[in-house]
Amino acid sequence: MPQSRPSLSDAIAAVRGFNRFYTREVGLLRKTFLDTPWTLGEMRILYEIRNHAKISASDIARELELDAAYLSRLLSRLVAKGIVIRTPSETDARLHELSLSDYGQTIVNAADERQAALTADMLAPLSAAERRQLVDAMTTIETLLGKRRASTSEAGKQ
Amino acid sequence: MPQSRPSLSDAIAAVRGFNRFYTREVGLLRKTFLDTPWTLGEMRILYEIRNHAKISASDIARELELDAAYLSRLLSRLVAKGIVIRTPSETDARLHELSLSDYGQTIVNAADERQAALTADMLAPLSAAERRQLVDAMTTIETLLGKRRASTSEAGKQ
DNA sequence: GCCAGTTAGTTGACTATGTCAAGTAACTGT
DNA sequence: ACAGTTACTTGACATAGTCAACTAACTGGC
Repeated sequence: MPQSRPSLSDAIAAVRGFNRFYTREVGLLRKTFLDTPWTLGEMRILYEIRNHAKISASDIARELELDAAYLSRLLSRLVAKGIVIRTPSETDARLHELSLSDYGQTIVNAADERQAALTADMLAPLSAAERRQLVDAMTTIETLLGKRRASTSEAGKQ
Repeated sequence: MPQSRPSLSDAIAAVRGFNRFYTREVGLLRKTFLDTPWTLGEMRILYEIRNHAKISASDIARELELDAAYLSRLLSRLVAKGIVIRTPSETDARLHELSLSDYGQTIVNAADERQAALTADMLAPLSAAERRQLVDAMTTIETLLGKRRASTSEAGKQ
């Protein structure tokens, strides 16, 4: 039996267990999130456009690590549906500046509220003390794993 | 600075932030995990077969929430590649009992080791105390969110 | 100004993932 | 025995994602 100090392999097993657990949790969120008529891919792009005014397709491709070809088609679809507006850049004729139409903003806002509501449901059975515990635990994980990230490459970013 | 008691909306924001963070983390793991020649879908099925002797396709479909049609094709592919063995059940002619070939077991074991190695890399920059903190935080989250699951309908599944 | 190299985006072709509906064969309860 | 269910397969389709080839436009060096 393991004593008081967890070994590295215990830690590995625990992390992998958590990965499985949380992947399933997020998967559930994702599924329910998708009882909007919009796909995850579309929403990610829409968020990106909302959060960065006048962003270009290549910016999005870099940011979300999407293939340019795939993104090009996704954007065409979003433009065709009247969700995204594509305006030629005045300073560089190769680029298009992307923005959300009013309709697009409505969609993103609704998705936002929906996601917040689902998260609220998830927190509902917890007491205030438990909620605080949960948030603390999440912060701890982000800090510890973020440390790894900082210590390798990737410091700058946004 | 935030006061002593986090509000519900603070908690919601924190959870959503963590979801984004962890989705990205898992995404990275997933990508690197995939520099094996096997897809995530294939591996999930292979793990399921390894962990449950004589499992049937419909068991897997239930467990992984996969569409029966999709699963049927995935399994055919795995059988064609000599990874999975499909033997007719002796007690029910509709079922096939699934198992891993030697080759299949080799693949799963290799993937296992690869995943453990990646997790070890992720833990490497942490001290023993930090590792313990991390594991505690993960346990806390699983417990608190698992509680939600138990308290809602979901006990008997469907 | 010219041209080589790069960047932004598009298009075609293809594979993988996933869903739905319809069908066949085999089992189960009454 | 037979209606209903279960296990699985097949066809048709939509979405997701990758790769290679291409056009148009910009950039730096000369």
